[in-house]
Amino acid sequence: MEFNEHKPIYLQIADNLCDKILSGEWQPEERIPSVRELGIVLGVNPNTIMRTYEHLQSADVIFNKRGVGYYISKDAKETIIAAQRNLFLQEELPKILKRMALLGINPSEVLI
Amino acid sequence: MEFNEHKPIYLQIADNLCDKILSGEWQPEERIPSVRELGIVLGVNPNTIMRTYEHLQSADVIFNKRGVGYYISKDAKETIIAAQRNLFLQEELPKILKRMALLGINPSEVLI
Amino acid sequence: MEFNEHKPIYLQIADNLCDKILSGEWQPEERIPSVRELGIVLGVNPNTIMRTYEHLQSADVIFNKRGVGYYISKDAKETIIAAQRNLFLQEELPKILKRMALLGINPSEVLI
Amino acid sequence: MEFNEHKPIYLQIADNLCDKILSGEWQPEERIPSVRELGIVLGVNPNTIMRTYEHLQSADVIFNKRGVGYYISKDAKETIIAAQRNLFLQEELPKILKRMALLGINPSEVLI
DNA sequence: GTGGTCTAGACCACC
DNA sequence: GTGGTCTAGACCACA
Repeated sequence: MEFNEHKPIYLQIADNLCDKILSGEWQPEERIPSVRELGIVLGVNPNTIMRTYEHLQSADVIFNKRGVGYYISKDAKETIIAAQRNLFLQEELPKILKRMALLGINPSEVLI
Repeated sequence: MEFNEHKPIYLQIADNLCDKILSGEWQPEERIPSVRELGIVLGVNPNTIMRTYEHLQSADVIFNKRGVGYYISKDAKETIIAAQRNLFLQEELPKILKRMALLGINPSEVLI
Repeated sequence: MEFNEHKPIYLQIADNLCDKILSGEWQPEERIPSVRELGIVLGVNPNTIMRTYEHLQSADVIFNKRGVGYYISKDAKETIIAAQRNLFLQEELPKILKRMALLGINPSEVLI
Repeated sequence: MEFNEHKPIYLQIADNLCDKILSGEWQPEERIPSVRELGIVLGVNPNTIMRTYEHLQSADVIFNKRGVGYYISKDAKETIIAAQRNLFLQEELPKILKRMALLGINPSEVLI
């Protein structure tokens, strides 16, 4: 996995895991990889994965069974969508449309 | 000038100057304030302005007359717009579209 | 390390590091010293090293793993040589030849 | 005239004037332009030309008639060539050849 | 006056 | 620990 952007790696990973959940690749109640495992897979320090998991846990997307591992919450999909949909429609979309106007990009020809 | 938290000041200033150029407040071939002047105006260290100017120079938005000062490039506007368009179309738009798909937002319902 | 007077220290250091890479003392994919380490070794401020590293990174000679350090690019050697060859053939050689002509020095008498 | 390089402008101008002398465009004993004139022609501050003239005068390439202007010395050509020829052959050429070797450039195929 | 380089020291987010 | 940003203040060559 490549981490080029300015966004913190642990948040980029969080986004990535949310995508996996939304797309159905990872199912609710399913166990997710341990911090060590995922760290190796992504070529990243386990501490970084730990931060990702803490972040997702505090957002109720995953939960922890002590001594066992992390699991995807039953309502993970709904939680993620609810949180992001409003944020996107109300906060980000207006900025995006305004920006496209400034750059002379026609939304209809680009939103296929 | 007020500065957002998570973006470097010197880049925020660069964006600001680009806006001045795009809006026509600053014209091509025109001299821009010295690093010291602008530093005082914005309440910022001259070194920080220097970084802004280096950044804009390497992007061909401004150029330097030695011992005299910095000037706005003849094609500054075009350069800025081209750079921003590319950034948007190639980097940001794909992510936006992917995200909308995951959130179940139909592009057509977003067009005003 | 001793520094020549009229060339910026951060560029002299960059040249020096390139030499280390070309000579094989430093290998591709290898981690290079942190800005603080190298600063101490060379008796130079870490900020100055930082400038060197920024310069080399923008030339694709080194790259950064966030929070970890700087590494030598896989193709660093080729990149360095290509850059220097271009610089020499396009910038310096014409001037040299012109100067020899003016000084009445015959190219053939210079070949050993 | 363009002044892109790192070399001080006043020295670049000096080189340029020496070239004019060596090529015969400017003849010994001839009067050269006033600092104001040449400054305008080159788009440069008269102070900068003044530095050039002082530099050339201290090298005996030009001399000053007070209240009249600057003139090219009778032996200007010889002076320039003597100074530069040795400098070039003994100081610079060895470095150049060494550098070409490092870059894998064959002198004979390039010194036409 | 201008930019450019450098130092010393601070604070921050991230790994 | 790492890089990255920022400040304050200095010195320099150049115009």
